[in-house]
Amino acid sequence: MQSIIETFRQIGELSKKNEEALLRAIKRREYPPRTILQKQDKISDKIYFVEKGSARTYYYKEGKDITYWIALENDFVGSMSSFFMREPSNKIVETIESCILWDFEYEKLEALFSSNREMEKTGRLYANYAISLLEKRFDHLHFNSAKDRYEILINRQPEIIQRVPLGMIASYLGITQETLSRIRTQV
Amino acid sequence: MQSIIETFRQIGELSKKNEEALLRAIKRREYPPRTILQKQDKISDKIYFVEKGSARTYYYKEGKDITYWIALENDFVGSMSSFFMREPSNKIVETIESCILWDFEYEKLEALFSSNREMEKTGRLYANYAISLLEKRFDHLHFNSAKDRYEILINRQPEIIQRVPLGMIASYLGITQETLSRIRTQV
DNA sequence: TCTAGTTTTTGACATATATCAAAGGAAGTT
DNA sequence: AACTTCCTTTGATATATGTCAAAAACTAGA
Repeated sequence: MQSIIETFRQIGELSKKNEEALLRAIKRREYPPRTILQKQDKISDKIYFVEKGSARTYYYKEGKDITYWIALENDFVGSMSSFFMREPSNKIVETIESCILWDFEYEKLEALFSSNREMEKTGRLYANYAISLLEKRFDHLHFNSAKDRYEILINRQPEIIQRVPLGMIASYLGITQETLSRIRTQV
Repeated sequence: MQSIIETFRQIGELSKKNEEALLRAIKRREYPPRTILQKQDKISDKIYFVEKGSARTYYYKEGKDITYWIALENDFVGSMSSFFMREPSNKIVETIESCILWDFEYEKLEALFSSNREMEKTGRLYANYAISLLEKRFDHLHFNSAKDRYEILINRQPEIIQRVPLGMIASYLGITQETLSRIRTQV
């Protein structure tokens, strides 16, 4: 079974027929590490589901590279605001490790949603689920210390430390690399 | 024209018939200031659209009142994670000023989405829009100074300062009331 | 195995923001 | 007008985290 289908099954129900239509609409591809998937200031035409590997979205603020999102297996990555709102992306998307990704093209995805009531509903439910994830992430950042945020992260995704450079994790958590390094040794 | 219909029109298109069905599904009610709309640890059965007044969601962390969301006119407020994911709410919802709100009940809203393809789509588009708002809010908190966050806020919603107590605004911005007070005098 | 490049750690110091405590101001009620 | 209560400001000090610079530890090619 494709892991992407498993993931969708957890959110909404799809008939066999719709699962097949979904798989026909998306493409499974391999990407080397550090491949740019989305440039800044362009409207995003694709979002990606990570089957294997890791990827991130990031931007530059005062010359510094700030990671907004890190996706490991079975998570989506992409410039979501740009993709859904059809506005230029303020973020860059790139692979971190070597990846197997499922590419979702905007036009194909919208066509799929439009073709079919059940797909449309799954899309809505998935968006609601994403809202709840973002709300939780915001809560973590909102009034927790750097150390607490780090501990929340390693409890959920302990392997992230081995797989993703420290600087990316630090800015993802909203702190500098030096601070994260210090926190890490004292834990 | 109802402001709520105007707002929906900006996101998705609704037929006259669907606009009427929507208005039949929701209730317009007045609430006094500081009315609790949602208790903590209960699954949320309603979200609210603010026609007039202001409302917020908040929670307690180490005894301190932390505001997560502040809604003025033409915005939604509610415990969204709880409402959509059907899990106990970690937040409390209350009016700040005296309000006119449109109540959206979970069962009625789902029934409306299910009854009708166009409504379902509007629901999906609205959720996508909410994702993009949350992403922007996260970006503001992520690597901006307290002062920058304050300035971003007053540029967008200058009237919030007159209408909402400083302590609520401070925790909404992720800072203490004392710090916000100092920032405010030096601007 | 050596070298060059990248990533992580460490050190000294600077700064933003928090904390605790108290004083001032508003606003509403009797 | 005086009294409460709530909200905001101010002051003194503490603390977490950032900044800049350099050293150390990895990594991967040649």
